[in-house]
Amino acid sequence: MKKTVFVFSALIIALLLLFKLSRYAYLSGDLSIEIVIGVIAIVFFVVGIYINKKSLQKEKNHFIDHKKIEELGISKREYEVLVQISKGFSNKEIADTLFLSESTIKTHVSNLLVKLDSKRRTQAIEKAKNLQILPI
Amino acid sequence: MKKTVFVFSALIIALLLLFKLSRYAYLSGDLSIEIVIGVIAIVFFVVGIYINKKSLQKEKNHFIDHKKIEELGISKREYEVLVQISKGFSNKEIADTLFLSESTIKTHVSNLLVKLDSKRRTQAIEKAKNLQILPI
DNA sequence: TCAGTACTCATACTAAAGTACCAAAAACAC
DNA sequence: GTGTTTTTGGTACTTTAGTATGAGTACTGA
Repeated sequence: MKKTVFVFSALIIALLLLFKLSRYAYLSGDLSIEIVIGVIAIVFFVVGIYINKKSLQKEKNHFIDHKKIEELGISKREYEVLVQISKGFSNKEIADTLFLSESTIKTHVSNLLVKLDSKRRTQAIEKAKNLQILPI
Repeated sequence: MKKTVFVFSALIIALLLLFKLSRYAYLSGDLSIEIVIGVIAIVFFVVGIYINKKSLQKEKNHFIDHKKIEELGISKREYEVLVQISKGFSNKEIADTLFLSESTIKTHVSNLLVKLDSKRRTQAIEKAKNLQILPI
């Protein structure tokens, strides 16, 4: 969050500087009006694309709602299991990668199904993605 | 595709007009350099955001790769079943909504698993989303 | 019309997934 | 340090999921 504020502040300052600079450059007769307008247009065009890309990244994709996870009472281990499930692994495979027994995974999955109000792991995946607690 | 070309052509023409207009407005003394530059900056900023949003929509989201579906030899019915699976329904539930027997669904699912090179339905969902044959 | 493909369904089976209940370490908060 | 939650694991069971095989029907292109 601090980083975002910093980047935006720097951006605004840079744009204001550009603004002033272009005005000076034009008034002092170094540049024609076409070039000044062209440069301004290109710069703001690129800035628009950049800002939009950043905001979309946070909104749509990789943003995970940690509050929601807490609200639902999903523990760390349970969440780890949920992630593995969403990648299409079986209970046995998850047990092996997390160095646990299959029984443990079954317990975690069962708890997850209750907490996500689902009857099947596929349904749990769907719900989790809709609730933005899993990357879409 | 035709629509895209049209929109872009109109956009470019509008921007060129704006460009010329701003130059004329300034030279004729109606507007100050600050206002001209400001308007140009805002317009190009908005255009940048708009174009970026459009391109990202097509790239990342709701675009379904029908070619890929055909390549994999997935039939219409099979694809319908795949969609239902990805929504978290059981074979029985899918059978009921499509007015088929559970046996038929099992056959379709089995074929899907072969065609998507998967061992489980959850894995099939993952692969299908990566291949962009299911909405992400 | 005939071959090929897609679609449907059944049986019989194996393999996962999921439930219910219990219980003991381990981590954590107060 | 005591109570609470988390994590781990087990047994025994039911329910889904998935495989293998066969077979009839419907549609489609040559």
